[in-house]
Parts: sequence; C-alpha cells; structure tokens
Amino acid sequence: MRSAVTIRDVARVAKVHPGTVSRALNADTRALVNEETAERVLRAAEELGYRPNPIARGLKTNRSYTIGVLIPDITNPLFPPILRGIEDRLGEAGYTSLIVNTDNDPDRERIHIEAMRARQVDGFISATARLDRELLAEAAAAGKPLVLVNRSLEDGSAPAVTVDDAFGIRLAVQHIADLGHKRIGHVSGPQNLSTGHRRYLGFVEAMTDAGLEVQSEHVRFSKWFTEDEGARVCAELLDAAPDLTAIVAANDLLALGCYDTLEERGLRCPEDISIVGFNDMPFVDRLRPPLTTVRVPQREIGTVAADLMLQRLTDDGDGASQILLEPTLVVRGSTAPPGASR
Amino acid sequence: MRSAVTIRDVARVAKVHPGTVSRALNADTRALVNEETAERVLRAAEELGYRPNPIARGLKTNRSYTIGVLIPDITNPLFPPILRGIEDRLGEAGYTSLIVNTDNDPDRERIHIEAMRARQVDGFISATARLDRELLAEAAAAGKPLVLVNRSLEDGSAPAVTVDDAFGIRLAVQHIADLGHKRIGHVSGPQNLSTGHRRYLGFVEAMTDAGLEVQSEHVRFSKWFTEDEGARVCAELLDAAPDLTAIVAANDLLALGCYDTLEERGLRCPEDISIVGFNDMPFVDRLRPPLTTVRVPQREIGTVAADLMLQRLTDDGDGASQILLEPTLVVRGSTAPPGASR
DNA sequence: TATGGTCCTGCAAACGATTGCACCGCGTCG
DNA sequence: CGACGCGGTGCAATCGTTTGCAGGACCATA
Repeated sequence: MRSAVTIRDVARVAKVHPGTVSRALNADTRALVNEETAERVLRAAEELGYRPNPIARGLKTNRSYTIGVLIPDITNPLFPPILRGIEDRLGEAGYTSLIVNTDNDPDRERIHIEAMRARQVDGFISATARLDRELLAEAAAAGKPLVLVNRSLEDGSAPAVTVDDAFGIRLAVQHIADLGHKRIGHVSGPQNLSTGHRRYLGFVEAMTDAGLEVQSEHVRFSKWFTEDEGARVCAELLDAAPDLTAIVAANDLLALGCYDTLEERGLRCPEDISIVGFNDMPFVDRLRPPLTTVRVPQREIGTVAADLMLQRLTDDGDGASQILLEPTLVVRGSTAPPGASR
Repeated sequence: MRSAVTIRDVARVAKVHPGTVSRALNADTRALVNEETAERVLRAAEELGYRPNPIARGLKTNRSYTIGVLIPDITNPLFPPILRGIEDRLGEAGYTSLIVNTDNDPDRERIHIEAMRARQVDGFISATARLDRELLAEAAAAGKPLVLVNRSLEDGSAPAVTVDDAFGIRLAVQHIADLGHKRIGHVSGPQNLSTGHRRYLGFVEAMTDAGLEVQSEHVRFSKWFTEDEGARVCAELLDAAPDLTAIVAANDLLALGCYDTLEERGLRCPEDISIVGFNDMPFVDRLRPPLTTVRVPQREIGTVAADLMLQRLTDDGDGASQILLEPTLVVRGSTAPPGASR
C-alpha cells in the first residue's frame, strides 16, 4: 500500500546491485554504467513506479533540494507574485521553496533561519527588510548561497535582484512635472531600507534634473511601508507645506495612506492634489481614484532571483550578481494637471 | 564551521551512548532515562548548540514534520491570510508547511502531490477546487491525513473547515431586502464547487424566506470565480432581466466583474444597482464604491484547519471533523435603497 | 543467599540512498 | 605471452537518528 518501492526493489528486478541503480538513475553518474544496463534499470524503475526518497538522499548528500524563502508577510500583496515567480522557476529545476513570514521581527527571523538550516535548505532567498548583514553572515557560515530580493547591500556583497528605484521615481516625477506641477512633495520610505533610501535619492535627483527645487519641508520620512505611516507622514507633510499640488509616495501602501489623509481633510484627488505610488500592487487600479503608479515586474523579480540562486547552486562560476530590473509608469486617475478643477 | 554537531558529539561530551542522548532529548522517551543523566545530556546539548537533524530523523521515523498545502494560486488575495493562519499554527507545533500552486490544473496537482509524497509530507491541507476525490484517495493510499479548507465533500468523508455559506448569503439577501429591493439577481459561482453550489442554494432559500420570488432569469452561473467571469455573467444577467435593482455575487471577484459591466453600460452603483460580494478580500473597502460584502474569518480558517490537522496527526481520536465558521456582513458603499438617486 | 523485578543504559540494526574502493574480465600493446 | 589499462559492477561504509533487545546494577523479598 505504501510507496514502499525502494532502490533495492529496483535492483532486484533489474538484477543488479543497488549501487548500480543509483548510478544509472543519477544523471551525472550514468556515464559510469553500461548503456544497456542503464536502460534495463530505467525500465525497472519505471515499471515499479520508483521515486527516490529525497530524505534518504539528503542524508547522504547534505542537499535537500529546498530553498528557504524569507519574506516579511505573505499578506502584503506585493509578495505573492514574487513568490509565484520564485516557486515556478525553482519548481522547474526540481527544487522546492520553504516560505516563512518574519514580520520583520529579528527573533522570528532568527528562529526561522535556525529551523531552515536544521532542515538543510540549500540556500536562502530573502525579501526581508532587516538584519541582512547577520543573515549574510549566517548563510556564509553555513556555506549556503544567499540571494537578496527587492533590496541590496550597498557594497554588493550578496547577489541581489532589485528594480531601478531611481529610474522609477524619475518616471513618476517627470510625469508629474510634465503635467505642470511645481510644488511636489515626497512621502518617503524608511531610510534604513535600501528601497526607501534609493527612492529618496532618486526623488531629489529627478527634481533637480527637472529644474525644480526640493525644499526640505517638501520631504518627510516614514518609519515603515504601511498605510498608517503613509497617512501620518502625509498629514505631517501637508502641515509643513500646505501649498503642495502633488505627492510622490515611495510605495503604494504609503499612497493609500495619503488617500486617507486627503479624504480626512476634505481634499480631492486628483483635483486638489495628485498622487503617485510605487509597485503597482494588485487592485490599485480599482481604487478611487485609480492609482497612478510605477509598475515593477514583480513576478519577474521572483524568477530572476530563482535563476540567480540556481546558478549559484550549480556552477559556482558567478555570473552577474547585481541585477537591475526596469520599472514602467502606469498613468491612471490619481494624477492630473494642477488646479484641474478650477 | 558547519552545524556539524551531531548526536554523537553530545554523547561524547555527556559521556553516554548516542541512544541515550536520543531518549533524553525526545520528550516522550525522557521518562526512560535517569533524571540526572537526562539533565547532563540536556546541558551538553545546550552547550554544543545541538540541533537534531530532521532529515536523519525523518529517514528513520517516516515523518517529516511537514504538511503539504495545496492552493489554486497564491496570487488570489483570498489565500494569503489563510496561509498565514495555517503557517503560524503549524509553526507553533514544530511543523512546516510546503505550499504549492495548482492553478486548478489536474496535472500540476498530480505532479505536486507526487513530489510531496516523495518528500514524505505528513499530511495534506487542500484549498484547491478540483479532484478532491482523487486527492482523498491518494492521501488515504499513502496513509496521510487530509484536511479540506473552504470547501467540503457532500458526504463529509474528509475533515473540512468551511464558512457557513448559506448563512452568509442569507445575511446579504436580508440586507438587500431590508433596503427595499424586490428584484434581486444572483451572479452565482461554479456549481461543481461546494462554495458555489451552497451559496446558490442559500440564495434561493433566503429569497423565499424573505417572501421574494426567485425567477429563473434572475440567476446566472459562472464557470470560475474570476473577475472576467463576473463581468460576463453579470452582462448575461442584465440582458435577461434588465429590471434588477440589486445583485448578490457569490464572491468578491465576481462582484468586481459586476462593477466592470455596470461601468461599461453606464449604470451607477449603488444608485442604479446595488451589489454585494462575498469574502471581504483585502482592499475591497478601497474600491469605488467600497464593496458591501460578507466577511469570512480567513485567518481563522487557516488556524482551525491547522488544528484539525495537528489533531489528526497526534491523537487519532477523531473529534469534530466538519467545522463551520460563521461569517458576518460588512455594509459599505455598494448597497443603497432602490432608486436612491431618483 | 538465591531469586525476581525495576531501572537504566549500551549495543547494534535499521531507515534508503550515495560513493570510494576493489575487483573482474577482457582487449591491447610491448 | 605477460603486464597493463580500462570499462563496468559489486561491496560495504556512511550520513544522523531511532528503537527493540539484552544485560548490568541494585534492591527487596522469601
């Protein structure tokens, strides 16, 4: 009844030694065994419906064909498409992914890494926000490759796939500037995250390139990428600079928070203030108003990260390790020329 | 450098036999070993930072402390909260979950189940739509418990956690009826899915209970729970019964599709037609208009399913196996009295 | 003092695969 | 004709745990 067909059963049927079966079935040792014998083994395996037991294999080889994937929270709509990309690509290569939610909590993160190491994961993909230094150290200590997603270390010491944040923000600013806006604010992300930081730098640069001045009261920083923080920071921004006609948010969730604050203050979007987000999360096209935002190729991020990992796992000849994906602008209803209603 | 500390190392330090270490460390065999010895072993393990190797353990015990979780698509916003619930609860109990996307494709499903069996998962949790019969058979053949989520088999042959669909739809219909609507349509879900079917039955029942007649042209069936199908079926419905003033959709995505069709035809919601959804997916409160919908306790579904699984895994004394969770109505902007604008 | 019973703990065989090593037969070359 | 090389296969150890079984130490009872 059980899937009890082992390598020994196959050996018996094929009338060879279990060791030979192993060699015949393993792609890179097949050369060692006589063609004819190999075929006989293959047939026997097929016939019996033999499936090698990855557990037993892993015990001997120290490989689990499993990749640990760390994300802050699967409930954040940004991640499912990325995960989907990772899983699909990894799956094609015979790998499985083990997903954990860290909630950006160092303790949870540590526990999960520990558990994953115990489970002999072959590598880590991390889309998590904190502690990458330590994670990197952990991974290095365990001799496991680590791929960063959606963020990177300044010194490029770990392979990473990110989107070109500066370019994305530039698209947003240009669009707003082209509409005729002069006084443009930035609801920035946390500066200790590479995404938040780079988008902030990108904003400043794009503004000056557009010939616009960026006054210090036109920028406010959030502590996290959440809707609540977006609302709080937007309020702060409007208090400091009530004459703004447009806001570039560092992230869709922050933009959502801006919507909240505008509504609370009786301001209309886009008539009174235009808003641009970042990420193009699912369903932001259905908001009121539909959010103009910078679209990042989320699924592609996942597949590319998986590719990077697979590459690290097979040939250790390291190809490109810092991959930059290009975002695009999606113009929808939350942006309009300034004073559009007047 | 490696996590190379094995049970033998601990044994050496504690000056006992590896077998004794195993017994001392395993909760339900600890009684077999002298208190004092056990403590010594524990200290040694602690000191060395010993982590038992689950792979090796699994090889001997045939348990992987891993649960296979099948969902159609992680990209569907309905699932992340459920997954989160499952993972958190399972994690507390020392289990890990292996998530796969089936896309409701029988082949993909089969392949994944096969792979998971090979990986010796201890059980399956399925939120997938198709093939449960076969999945059940597979699981039974492998001697692995199976828990169904969000749907069930008519004969209750597998433990399942579902929401009370009939009750939920009743809430929706009652709300609409209370607003004064008489001509109420139903964009139904697929009838081969238990959710779709039960919501349809609930609709009919609730209507008659409200003293309203349900004419056959007031109900149309969709093939899948998708936005596109919602749009298609809604159009069909409006063609057949142009005088409807309210629509109960079997699902939020279908409701979204209804929005599309209304907009396309220049009908306003809720002024011309009220719409109610089902599930309260994330962000449907931010749509235009905010969607009135039936809220299901998504995260709780996950935790309860995990509980059910854990229960099956430990004591096989089977407690309640069909668990019904109660939904609530969330009234928002997509419903209003008929002819509200006139 | 012999016997029996209770606790412990060591021993060794699994679990299912991989892999270094040895061996065998045979062809080839000197 | 002997030695060598080589392709192919079997042997057995190994990965890190768990667990049935045996046996030793100790105590109590007859």
